[in-house]
Amino acid sequence: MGTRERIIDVALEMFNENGERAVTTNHIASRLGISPGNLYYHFRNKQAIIANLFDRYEQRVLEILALPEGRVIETQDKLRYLTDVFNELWAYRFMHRDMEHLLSADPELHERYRGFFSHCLRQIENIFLALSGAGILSADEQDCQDLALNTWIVVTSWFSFLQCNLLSGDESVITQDMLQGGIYQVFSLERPYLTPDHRDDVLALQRAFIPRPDWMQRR
Amino acid sequence: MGTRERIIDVALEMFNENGERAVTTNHIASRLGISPGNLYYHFRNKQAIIANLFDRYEQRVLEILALPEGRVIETQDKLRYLTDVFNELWAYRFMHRDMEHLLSADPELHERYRGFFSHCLRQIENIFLALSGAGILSADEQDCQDLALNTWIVVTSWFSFLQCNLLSGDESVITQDMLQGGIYQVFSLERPYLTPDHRDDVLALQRAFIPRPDWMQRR
DNA sequence: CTATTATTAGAGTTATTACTCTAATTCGTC
DNA sequence: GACGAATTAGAGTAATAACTCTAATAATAG
Repeated sequence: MGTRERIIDVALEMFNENGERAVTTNHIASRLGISPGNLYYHFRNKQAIIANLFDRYEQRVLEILALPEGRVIETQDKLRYLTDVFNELWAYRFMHRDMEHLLSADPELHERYRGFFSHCLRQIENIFLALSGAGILSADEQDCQDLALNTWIVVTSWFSFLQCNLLSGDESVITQDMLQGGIYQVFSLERPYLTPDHRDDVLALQRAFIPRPDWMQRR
Repeated sequence: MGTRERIIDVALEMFNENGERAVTTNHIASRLGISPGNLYYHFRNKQAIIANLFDRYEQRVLEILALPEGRVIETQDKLRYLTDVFNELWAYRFMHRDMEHLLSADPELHERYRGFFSHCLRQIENIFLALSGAGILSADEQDCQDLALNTWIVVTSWFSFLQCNLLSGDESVITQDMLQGGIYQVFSLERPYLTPDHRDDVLALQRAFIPRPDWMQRR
C-alpha cells in the first residue's frame, strides 16, 4: 500500500480515537514512522487529508442509501440500510463529531457537505415514502419529511451522544450493543406509523434483530 | 458588574460566535480590555471558565424542566418547555457544539454532565408520561422512554444541525424561524401519538404557534 | 494614615503546531 | 549503470496558546 493511502488510513484511525482537534500532522507522521516532510509531500495540508476522508465517506454512504432497483422495498431493506449506515458512520465517527469546525475551516467542504446532506435527506425521505407505498407505514408526505429529518439527526448524532452520555472517560470501546441501540432508536421513530396489517410482524422482526439493549432501560 | 462576571459573559459571547476552539484566553482578555494576567487572576484556567458556564446552563435548564406543581400538565406547558429550552440552548450553543472535546478534557465535568443528562432525560420522560396520563398522548412507557431520548437528541443537536446544513459560512444569524424549526421538529416526534380526542385541537394549536418554517419545505 | 489584601498590567515562558526547505535516497527506464 | 523524477528524512521556522511572574495600583480595615 502506498504512503498516501497509509497516511489516510492512519489519520482516520487517529482522528476517530482522539478527535481531529487532538491529532496533529506530526502525530500522524510519527505513528507511521515517516517524517512530517514526507506527509506534506503527499498532502498540501491537514484539511486536504480530511477532505479526502470525506470523499471516501460520502461515496460509501451514497452507495448504501441507493434504493433497491426494480423491486418493491421491504422491511429487511430498512434494516440493512441502517446497519450499513451505522457501520460506516462508526468508521468515520470523528467526522460528525467535529463537523462544525471542519466546515467552518473549509468553505468548499461546507458547500459539498450541504449537497451531501440534501441528497441523503431526499434519499431517506424516499425510503419512507416507499415504505408507505408498500403499505408498511401509514405516513403522509409531511410525516415522511419529518421522519427523514429526525432520522438524519438521530443517526448523525448517535456516536457523539454515546461518547458524551454513556461512555466514561477511557473506554472508547464500541460494543455491538451500542450500534444496535442507535438502530433501535431510529426504528422507534417509525414505530407509531406502522400499519395494523404489518405492525405485529415488523415489531416481532425488529425485536428479533434489534433487541433493545440493556443499558437503554434505565432505572 | 465585576470583572469575573464580565469575563464569563464575554467568554460565552465569543465561544458562541466562533466556537470554544477558536477563542483563546488572550482573545477574551483583549476584547474585555484587560490583561491576560488579570483573567488568570480570576480563573485558574480556561476550563474553569467553561465549567462556570456549564453551571449556569445546567441550573437554568433544570429550572425550566421542572414539572408544574399541583396541577395537570397541558399542551401549552409543552410549548413553553420547548420555547424556553431552545432559547437557553441558543444562549449556550457552543456547549453542545464542542461537548465531546470539553468533556474529554475535563473528566470531572464529564461526570457532572452525565448526571445532568440522566436528570433531563427522566424529566422529559415524565413530561411525556404526564401528557399520556392527561389523555393527550397515547403512548406506553416504552414509547415515552424512546420519545424522551429522541427529543433529547434532536434538541441538543439542533443548532449544530442548522450550522452545518443550512447556514452558509458567514451568516451566523439565528432567525426566529430557525428556533421554531427546532420546536416544530420536536413536536413532529409526538404527533403520531396524539389521541383522536385531542389530535385536531393540538395540531391546530401547533400550526398557529409553530408553523412549519418555509425553509423546511424543500423542493 | 498605614498595613494588608484584592486587583490589575504586561512582559515573558514553555510548549505545541502547522508547515517549509534542503539535501539525500530510492525508483523506474533506457 | 546513468539519469531524471518521485519520494523521503529531518532539521528548522513562524505563529500561536495557555499560562506564569513580578511589580504596580486600587480598595479596605483598623
